[in-house]
Amino acid sequence: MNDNFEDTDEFFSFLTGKAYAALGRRLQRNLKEEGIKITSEQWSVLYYLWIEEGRTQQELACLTFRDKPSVSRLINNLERLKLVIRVTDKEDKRTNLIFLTKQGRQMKEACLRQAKRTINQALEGVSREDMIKARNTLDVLYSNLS
Amino acid sequence: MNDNFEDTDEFFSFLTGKAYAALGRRLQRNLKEEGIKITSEQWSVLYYLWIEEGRTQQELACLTFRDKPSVSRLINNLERLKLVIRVTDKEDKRTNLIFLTKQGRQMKEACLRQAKRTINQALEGVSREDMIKARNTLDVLYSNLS
DNA sequence: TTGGTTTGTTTGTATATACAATTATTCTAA
DNA sequence: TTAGAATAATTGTATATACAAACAAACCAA
Repeated sequence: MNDNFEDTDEFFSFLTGKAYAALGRRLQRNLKEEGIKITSEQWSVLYYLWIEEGRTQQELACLTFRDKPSVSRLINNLERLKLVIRVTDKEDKRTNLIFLTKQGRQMKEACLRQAKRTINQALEGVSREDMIKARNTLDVLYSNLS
Repeated sequence: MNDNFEDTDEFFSFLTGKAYAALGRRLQRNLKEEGIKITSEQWSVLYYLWIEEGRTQQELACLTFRDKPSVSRLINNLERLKLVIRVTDKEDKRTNLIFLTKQGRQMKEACLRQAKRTINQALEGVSREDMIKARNTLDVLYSNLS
């Protein structure tokens, strides 16, 4: 059992999610410096809307690896912040299409600039190769568990 | 800006925390199969208590990379589940020492067995070398942001 | 000794998340 | 055409988290 215990330790200290959490906090802090007060989770939803608007909540759930209730509530908050709006799809009334408001669109440049900055801060001393390798390892892990 | 956009994409899809989240969910599910109903977060606190009891909440916060309020509330929940108890330190009345209950101690073997199983499921097809490499990359990231 | 600072914990408030159950709409097959 | 299955979203409930502020005990320096 002792051996397993060591393995467990090794493994969990690697995958505590602390890097991810720290990154989210830093992004939020960097955005705040520009006067933009959104969470890193809200950022991730907006990110996919900046690439393309009019997505369904389902799509956003897939893209951001959240379940549907989580996205539903994220959209509630983004709507309250007047950054997005829900538009019922005329073809299928079950579906909401999510669009950016003018204000949501205007944030794009500043938000991406701060994301870039956050990434640069995070990756100091990490080679692109190492980053991609780590990414691939985590992807294998994820697909093993899905 | 387009270049940055691509980098952002590359980076965030790597660090969405999805692997971490999936691992937590799987651990919780595996524990449930043994009739143990605790969250993966509660697991992580118990884990350090199985190694050594009588830690302060501060210590537990450090070890599990949470802030103090988070640990305070985790301990509330673990106490409600009758898995741990707070004991005021006689030397320093500000400090709580956290001990396992009999029930909390008894869970150890089953919990570690399920953790091991979860790890094996997660790491299928990942070499030890790759895992350690990814771990190191994430550690650099974390220390860059702390 | 006392007043200010530090330290360990808790409380307030807001957000995010999972899982289960529900609602509303659409699809489909008899 | 219609009943049942499938699909998109929401609601209920519980947990976890961050950040800020509060509180109490301990420490420390004048």
